[in-house]
Amino acid sequence: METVAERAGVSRALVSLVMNNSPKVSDSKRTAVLEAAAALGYLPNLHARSLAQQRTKTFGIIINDIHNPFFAEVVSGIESAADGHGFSVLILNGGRDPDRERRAVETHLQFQVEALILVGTRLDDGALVRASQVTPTVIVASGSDHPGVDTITANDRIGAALAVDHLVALGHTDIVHLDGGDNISSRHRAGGFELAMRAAGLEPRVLRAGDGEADAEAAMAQLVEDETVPTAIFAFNDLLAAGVLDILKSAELSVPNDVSVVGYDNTFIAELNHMSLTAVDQPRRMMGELAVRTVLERIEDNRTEPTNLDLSPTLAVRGSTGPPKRDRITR
Amino acid sequence: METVAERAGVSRALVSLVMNNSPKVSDSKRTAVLEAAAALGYLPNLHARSLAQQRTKTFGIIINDIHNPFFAEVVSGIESAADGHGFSVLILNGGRDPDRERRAVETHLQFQVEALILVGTRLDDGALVRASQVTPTVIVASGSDHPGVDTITANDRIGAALAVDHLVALGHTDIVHLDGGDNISSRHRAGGFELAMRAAGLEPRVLRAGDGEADAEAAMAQLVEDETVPTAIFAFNDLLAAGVLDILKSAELSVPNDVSVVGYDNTFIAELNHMSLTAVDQPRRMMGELAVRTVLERIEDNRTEPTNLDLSPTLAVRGSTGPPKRDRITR
DNA sequence: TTGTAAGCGTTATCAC
DNA sequence: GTGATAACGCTTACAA
Repeated sequence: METVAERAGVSRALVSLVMNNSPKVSDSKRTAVLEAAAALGYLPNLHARSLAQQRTKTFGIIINDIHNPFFAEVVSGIESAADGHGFSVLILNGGRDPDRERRAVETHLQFQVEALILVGTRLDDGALVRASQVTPTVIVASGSDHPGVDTITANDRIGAALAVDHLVALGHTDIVHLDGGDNISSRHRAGGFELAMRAAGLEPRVLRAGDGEADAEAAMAQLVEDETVPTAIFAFNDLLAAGVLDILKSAELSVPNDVSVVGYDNTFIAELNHMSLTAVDQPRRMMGELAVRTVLERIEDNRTEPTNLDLSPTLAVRGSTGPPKRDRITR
Repeated sequence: METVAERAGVSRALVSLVMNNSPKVSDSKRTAVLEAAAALGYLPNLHARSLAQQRTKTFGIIINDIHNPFFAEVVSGIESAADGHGFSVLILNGGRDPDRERRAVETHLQFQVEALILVGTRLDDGALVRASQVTPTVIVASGSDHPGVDTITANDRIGAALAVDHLVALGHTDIVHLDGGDNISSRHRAGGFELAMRAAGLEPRVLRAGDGEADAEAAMAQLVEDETVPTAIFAFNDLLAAGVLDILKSAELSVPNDVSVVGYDNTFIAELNHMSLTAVDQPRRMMGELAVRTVLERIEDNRTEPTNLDLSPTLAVRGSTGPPKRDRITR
């Protein structure tokens, strides 16, 4: 900075004013400084700036699993919204490990981020509440509801109902739900499934599965063996649905004629023509954008009461669902 | 810090020594400070530390596209290696946009990162060379070779040869390559394909495609219509291969009996049972780890000559390839 | 419109 | 082992 000032024939303070494009600098000096800076390849030191300014204009985001494309899209939403408000975004990967996430929170706080955005966090309530007391914190797309902490979610119960209603409208009466094992989203989706089924006057069948392709296959194999394959299957997520499709194929059951299949998340997998999976879709980008808005309200409008936004998912209808063309398979 | 010092009954300097766990602090004072810090929820300000210490112990990584699972795995490798050496990792998303990447480089430099790791960068040579003059810079998994800049790649030509050799060993003689359009990786893979084919005494057929599923489908539709479907297809990437599988299915050609299919990248898609795609695999994690080692050599052992590591891919054999069971389809 | 000087939260040097 | 004190690179009243 010193060097730039000398080269431009001004004081260090003036350089600072120019770098923060203050209006009270004469055009001539401004260009002189800018030229000198460019010539010297000068870049302001953000640490020094943060220290002096006592703010960072930065959000810290922690993404539960960088491998999960679902989260990636939420991040895109966050980035574009943050950008629009002049905030930068620092991403730390939680690696699906609560401990690593805890360290990531600490790192972010040490970086003096102005808010924490936790995408699909696995942190326990205690850690969450603690974080939210230190800095504005919002949880996006994590299944759990935390009392005093801001959250942005898409309603799993509504999502499940969308799937059921779609299948019922097509004429299905025998529908099985493959659940996602032991997590909050799974419980919500299974609960929504049961509710929607009963509301339609139908008996819900829920099968324990898990969150991987293999889990679906085990559950499905059982159905096939018992000859209790329903006319429609609603899976906890797209990956499970992929496993279902696979087993149906080996069992020589056609989709959607013999069995209709609905997934959840509407990921990339669902879109593959090979799959053409009807799936529940969560407004991922929007969720990211709302997360930014939520923390911004705390930072700039100093809101203090917690916000809990619960969006509605939608249904992306594709080739894996259709009217039932056969009776239920039973012994 | 002041407050912590008071509470522990010591000077500020002592607190600093404890926070950096210096050996020359008495155990009693150390625990006193630690307790005070915990009680007050004190976290050191990284900006102040960086400023005083004149180093950040941080790598800046720019990921070309956060949605691409291929890159995510490289990042995992980087993270674990960096962790092992006491470095933190800051991730910025390039968003497949050279301009955004350029800004990301600037942001990282302003953060005084000690090295830049560019994963699958789209930056032009000029920008790369400039960056590498300011700070140690390494490019991972980008197709291009940049003279003076450190690179970690997996050899596309060898990958293509692996695919060809596998198919030839199975008995295929009529093999078509669907290329990835206009990018360096694509050119290398196509070149490697042609070389390997000629080495096997076979005539290479290369079809222009692109990098999306739809591109594969257009190219394949043509083959089907002309009745010039080969006994094996080697696609530029897994996504193209997925498109190929799809078209083959509609054309009622069985895989691998009528046609064998090989993909590239060995992503998640290839692993789906529904796909069971034989695919060329790049050592993604390893590439990330080597990237860290490469910059570390510059930082700590002040290496100055450029490094260009070119790893060998491997082949993951799955159900989509087998011996040809029919003759070539021709008019 | 420009320059001076104090201060941001740490670390590091150097006496004690 | 411990405690002053001067950096680190920048911003920002305030004065000129």
